[in-house]
Amino acid sequence: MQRVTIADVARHAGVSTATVSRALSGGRKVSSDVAERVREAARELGYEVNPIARALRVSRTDTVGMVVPSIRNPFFTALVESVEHALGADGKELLLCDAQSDPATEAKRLDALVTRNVDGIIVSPCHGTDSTPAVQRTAERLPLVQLDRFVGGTSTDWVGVDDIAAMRAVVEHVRDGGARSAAYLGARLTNSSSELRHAGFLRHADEIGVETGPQWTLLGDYSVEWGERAVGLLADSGRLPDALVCADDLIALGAVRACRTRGITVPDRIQVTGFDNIEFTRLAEPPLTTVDQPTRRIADEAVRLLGDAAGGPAARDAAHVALVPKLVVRDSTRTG
Amino acid sequence: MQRVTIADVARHAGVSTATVSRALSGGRKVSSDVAERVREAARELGYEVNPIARALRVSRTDTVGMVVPSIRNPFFTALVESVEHALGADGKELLLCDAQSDPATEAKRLDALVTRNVDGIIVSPCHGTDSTPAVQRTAERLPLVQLDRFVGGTSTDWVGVDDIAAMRAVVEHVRDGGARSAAYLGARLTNSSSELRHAGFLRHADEIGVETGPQWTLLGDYSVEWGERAVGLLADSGRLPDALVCADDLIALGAVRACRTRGITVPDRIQVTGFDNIEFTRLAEPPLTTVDQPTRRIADEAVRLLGDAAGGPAARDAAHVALVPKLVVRDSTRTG
DNA sequence: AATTCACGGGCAATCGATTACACCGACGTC
DNA sequence: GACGTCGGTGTAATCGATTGCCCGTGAATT
Repeated sequence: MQRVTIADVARHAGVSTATVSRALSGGRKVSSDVAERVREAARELGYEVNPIARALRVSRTDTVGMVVPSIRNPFFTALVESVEHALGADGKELLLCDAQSDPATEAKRLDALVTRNVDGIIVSPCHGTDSTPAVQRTAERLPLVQLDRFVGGTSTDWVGVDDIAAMRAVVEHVRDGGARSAAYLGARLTNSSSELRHAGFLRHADEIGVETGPQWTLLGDYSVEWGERAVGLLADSGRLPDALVCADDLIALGAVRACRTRGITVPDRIQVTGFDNIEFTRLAEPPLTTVDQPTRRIADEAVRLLGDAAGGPAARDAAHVALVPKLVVRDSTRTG
Repeated sequence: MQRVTIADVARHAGVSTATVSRALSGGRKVSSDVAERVREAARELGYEVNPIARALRVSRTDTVGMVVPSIRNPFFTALVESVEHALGADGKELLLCDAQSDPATEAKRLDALVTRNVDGIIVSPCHGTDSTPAVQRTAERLPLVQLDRFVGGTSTDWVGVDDIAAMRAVVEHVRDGGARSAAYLGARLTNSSSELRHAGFLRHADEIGVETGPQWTLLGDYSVEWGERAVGLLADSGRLPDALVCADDLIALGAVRACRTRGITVPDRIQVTGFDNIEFTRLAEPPLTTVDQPTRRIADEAVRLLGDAAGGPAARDAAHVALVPKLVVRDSTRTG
């Protein structure tokens, strides 16, 4: 039951612990016969380094912390899965925290991760301004990359998609489908992606002459319920636009559902689009046109950036990597 | 930038490190004025214990490892969220691993967690027999509780729901809705819940006189695609049963979707049930009748068991906690 | 008054690995 | 033949906290 330590291996191989360490972790050269003898001894005894002891000595834990607003949201789930996958390839572990969409909880979790000496932190901050202090002070102590969303007032690495470009693709697509007007169902502008998607929508709709309006801009939160409710508000308020551009898939799923129950046909009477391409968009009635987020690439990029930053803190300028997302056309919009 | 150590605090407060440790962690008594001085010094310097150093000394990490077959599956996502929540209350962190539904990966992750000295492991094994060796040897070294599923040939703590009882409720419910026959759309019997749900279905259908049959028992995997495909097979094979009892919600979602596209009305022509009560069952057309898994309570119970086991390993008999799940009736079945 | 005893506190070992430094023999150079 | 040099190895310090053991003090007990 007692763990095998490096001293046991040393004794068994008839060398010092220093040699064992060097033979196994390869710090400096060791003659090949001794190295072989050590490896042999280690194998026989079933030795494995104790990561705790190593971490204490070298202050590196091979562990990355990740904080997401809510793992319940399938988009973040996909992100977590991708990050876990990317880390696994590097032999690193993932310490996962859920911020419960609350900046205070988020701050606590970030501090806990710093205290735990993780090698780096991947965070999708839940709030654009309230999350700033915690993210800021965390980034001063550790390599940190923000994912998808980012907070104002700091400059750390960031990886996400180009929300503005994505929204242009969406608006042009529904215009091509014949929409002359569009409503925006979004989330309150408390974080960067909410803001950018909203801004991108308005800007491009304006540019290509799709009618919008304040009464057609409804901001709530990222949830199915809000999507349903927003359609209710819209329907009760008089004139209906030709398209509903939603800030994420949950809202869009709610919107589509509300349309069905009210007898508003999708996409014939009204086109609907989502954002994120979560798995269940395929299952909606009708399947949702949406914007695919390349979570795999986002995660890979984030892990790569963390690795780079491991060298020196803030040794280089912050990198902002904006991937270009793809529009996924399904049946909730008209084509041709 | 340098971290504050216990020695700094000791110097600042004019006492020894031993006293600081005792004053803060309260191992032994310290006079109240000294304690106050130490706390004051710690506060001023912004001292926080180094969990790595402590872990090395006391071999306890305040970290729990969790391994799930696939975090992509919303049921496991919910479980992870609940566990994270329950641990947070205890000031413990969660080391999350995804086994990618592969026993070999699962084994690797379990070993990694053991090596990392987590205090305990929560695992939902992906395979009923292939996962046994890894779970077995892990349980010999650490407190371990299995969640939802369990492997054969070991006896560790387990928390889940009573699948058999759940299936009785399901079968009786569709019978009450008028079904005289039912097909079972499940997953290959490679793990305990697959087996138990299948067995429960057959047993109770038989008992209450609902017709079943080998041609109406289709086993694939837990996925939407399989649900769709299975309905295709069923439809092509001649006679359709009055109900489709599915082993999980993903299958049921696929089934409902396939029924729609084939013009088989749900629930009028055929009733459909799911299992797990994942969030998207509400969104299906029609919303799915399913079995609710009390993930919160499952997680709480699991964390509690881990805590108990922390004392001595195998100091007591393995506990098997089977919670009784609730049937959630929606519109994919007939009532009355 | 002598002996215990409880209490509060310090010294130093300890957890298990890494690594700076010292050492030693062999080899090459002048 | 004396003197670097270099590759390989060992010794011991180190990371930061916890804790077994010991000591001195003052109160309680006999």
